[in-house]
Formats: sequence, C-alpha cells, structure tokens
Amino acid sequence: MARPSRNGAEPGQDVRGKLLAGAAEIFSTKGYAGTTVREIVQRAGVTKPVLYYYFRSKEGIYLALMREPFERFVALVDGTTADEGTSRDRLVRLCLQAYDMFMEHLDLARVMYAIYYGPPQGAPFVDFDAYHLRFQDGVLRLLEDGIRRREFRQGDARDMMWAVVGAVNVAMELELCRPRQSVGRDGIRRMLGIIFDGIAPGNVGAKGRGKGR
Amino acid sequence: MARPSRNGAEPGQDVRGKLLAGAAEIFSTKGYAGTTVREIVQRAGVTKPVLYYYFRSKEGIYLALMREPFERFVALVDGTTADEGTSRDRLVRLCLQAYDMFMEHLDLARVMYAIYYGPPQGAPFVDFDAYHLRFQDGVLRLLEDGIRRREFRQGDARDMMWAVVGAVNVAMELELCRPRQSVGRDGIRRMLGIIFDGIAPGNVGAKGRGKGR
DNA sequence: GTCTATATTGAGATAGAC
DNA sequence: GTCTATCTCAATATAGAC
Repeated sequence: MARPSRNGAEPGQDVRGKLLAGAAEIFSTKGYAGTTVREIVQRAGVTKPVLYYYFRSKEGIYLALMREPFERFVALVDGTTADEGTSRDRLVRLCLQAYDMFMEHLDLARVMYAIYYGPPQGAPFVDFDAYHLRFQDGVLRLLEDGIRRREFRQGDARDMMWAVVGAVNVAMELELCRPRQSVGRDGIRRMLGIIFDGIAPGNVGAKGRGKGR
Repeated sequence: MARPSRNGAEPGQDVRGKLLAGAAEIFSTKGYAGTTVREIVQRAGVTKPVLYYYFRSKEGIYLALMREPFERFVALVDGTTADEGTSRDRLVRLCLQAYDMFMEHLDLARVMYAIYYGPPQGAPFVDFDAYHLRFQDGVLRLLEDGIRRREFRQGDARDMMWAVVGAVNVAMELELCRPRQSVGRDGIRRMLGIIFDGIAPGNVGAKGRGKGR
C-alpha cells in the first residue's frame, strides 16, 4: 500500500498496532499514571509525536486499548447463559469461559483491576462495573433457573451467586498476583464442586461431576 | 505540655496525628503516586517542612501508616485459630473478625488493594502477601482440623480454603467498590453456610447454624 | 509522518529565618 | 516546630525543521 518507512516496518496500522501492544504491557506493570508516553513510544521504536498523531493523547491510546475486549465479554456471557445442559454444567461453563477470557487478556485485566480497586490515577472513565455486573447477572440467572428446576436447593440465589463469583474472583486474582500459586481452570472446577456439594459431610445428592465444556 | 501554636492546635503529636489521618484518606482516594505532599499538609493546615520534619519523606508517612494495623491483624488470626468451639464456628468467627478489622481500616485497606492489585506507583515495598498468607493459613488449619474431626467431609482442604477466602474477599471487595451493594457480616455468614452445606439438594447432615460470635 | 529541541508545569525536597 | 522562599528534576506536550 504505502511504501515502507525507514526502519523497515509498514507505516499506518503497523505502527499503530505496535504502540497499542506495547502500551498494554506498560500500563499493566506501571499503571496509567506511572506510564510515560516516552516509554510507550520507545518500546514501539518511534518518537512521541507519532503517538500524538495516532491517538491525540495519552488518554486516547488508553481508551482505544480498553474498549474492544469488553464487547466480546458481554457477547460471551449472553451466549453461554442461553446454552443447553444442566444448570450446573452451564454454570461451570460460564465461569470457565470468563476465566479463559480473563487469561487471554491478562495485561488488560491488570490495568482494569488497578483502576477498579485503586485510584483513577487520572485515567479517563471506563465503566468496568457494567461488565462486572453482566457476569454476576449471568451467574444469578443460571442459579435461579437451577432452583426453579430443583437442581439446586431452595435458598437465596444472590448468596449463591456471591459464593460462585467469589470462587472465580479468587482464581483470577491469584493469577494476577501470585501466578505460582494459581489454581487454574481445574481449581475453579473443584471450588464450584465444593459450593455445589458443600464441605459438611452427608450430602449424598447430585454429586455428578460436571465436565464443564 | 507545650504551648498551643498559633492556629490553636496542640503541637507535636496532634499535628503528627492530623497529618497521618489526612494522609490515609487522601492516599485511599488518589493512591500513592497521585497524592501530593502539598495536599496532605494543606488538609492538616500546616506547610511542607512540617511533614518532612515528622516523617522525613513521603515514603516515611506512608510506611508509618501501613505498618501498625497489620501487626494487630496477625495477632487476631493467631488468636482466633486457637479458640474453642466447633471448627465451623471458629471458621466463621475468624472470617468475621478479619472482615471487622478490614472495615475498621477501610481507608488503609483501599490503599493496600491499590498497591497489591495495581502497580507499585513508586510506593516503598510493604509485604502485604505475608498478611494475606497468614489469613489463608489460619483458614486452612481450621479446615484441616475440621476434616480430622470429621466435622467436614474428606477432601482437599486447600480447595475448601480458596472457596472460603473467595467468599470473604468478595464481601470485602464489595465494601471497597460498591458499598451500596455490600453483603456485610450477615452476607459472609450466609455464604459460608452455602459453602458448608452446598447448594445441591439432599445434604441433610450438619446443618447446624453456627452463631459465629 | 517523523524527527530534534524546547516550553511549561508541578512534583518532592531543603535552606535558613524566626 | 513552623514558616517563606527556593532548588532540582522529570513529565506532558508542542513548535518547527525535514
């Protein structure tokens, strides 16, 4: 299309993509405020005005980075809750898919956590809550469905939802902060198993091992 | 002791305390890097050299702030795990006490989360992991104890531990980020109840409602 | 489109008077 | 102990050449 620039790389999308990829990594380790434009452009092998040309500002490249994966996440939740199978299986599947998605975008997840559980750092607003709520709502609906079908016992579906969300969160947060100790997909399966069956002795019902996708 | 200073406040401890209290609040909303020395001293009604006089540096006031409450936390965990009662009751008690402590120091907890799940922000190192591990270890020991006593079913105590820690974490994180939606002490009790008894129907054993102090 | 060079701002920290 | 005044440094951002 256009002729290659002096350093051998394609101009346009290529430089833009390199800036984005590098920025994701740096934002994830240093946070929004702690990341300097200089670092981003250095890693991409260009100079500052190039970034301002493509993204107008530091805020611009940040927003470009955060927006796309979240749309995929919403689609995923809505898809899985409409799936076939027992409530238990669907629930496990939803949790594992959320986890997989999280792992695919660990860098961005880190940035998100830093902003969500931390100070805004001067970063422009992104509505992380909306996506978090979407996941919770998916879990909640599956639980209510399971209660209606008598797959789960009567009880407050919201409490069950929090227990499930807690298990998934723990797995994710271990991955972020102590990857050596992480429990992984199997850990999530086992935790969900515990939440389904309990840790008190005597539960003889519904011990089926959901394969979970 | 000393004569009141011009603005009517006592000198010495009073100014120091005011600086600490204000710093906790500002660090918690703006993070370490986002907090300026100017803001801290302005809120305390003094000037910059006063802070440098008492704490030597920005790092100094941060460390002074973070260190003390954690020592109390360790003592609490070690105390509760050595308590009397059923494993279930002790476990609930430990979780609720950790939660209470968290709530007493919400500001500091926020700062801790921001550093722990986010970038260091240039803040001096504080070993949050050690305290986190201490809590996990307390939960784990109580669970192993309960399994030995046949209060809990046979199984991987670590998986149970993560489920319990997940429930407590969720309650805490809601308090940090969406206090309107928070589940509180009772929410923790109910989540633990679910983890003990499961959500699948048919568990007829050990349904005792632990009062949990 | 990409560079060099620089303007501008605000941070943490200190000197020295009182 | 607390102030005023100032130092030093690094960051974002831009001007203007090529």
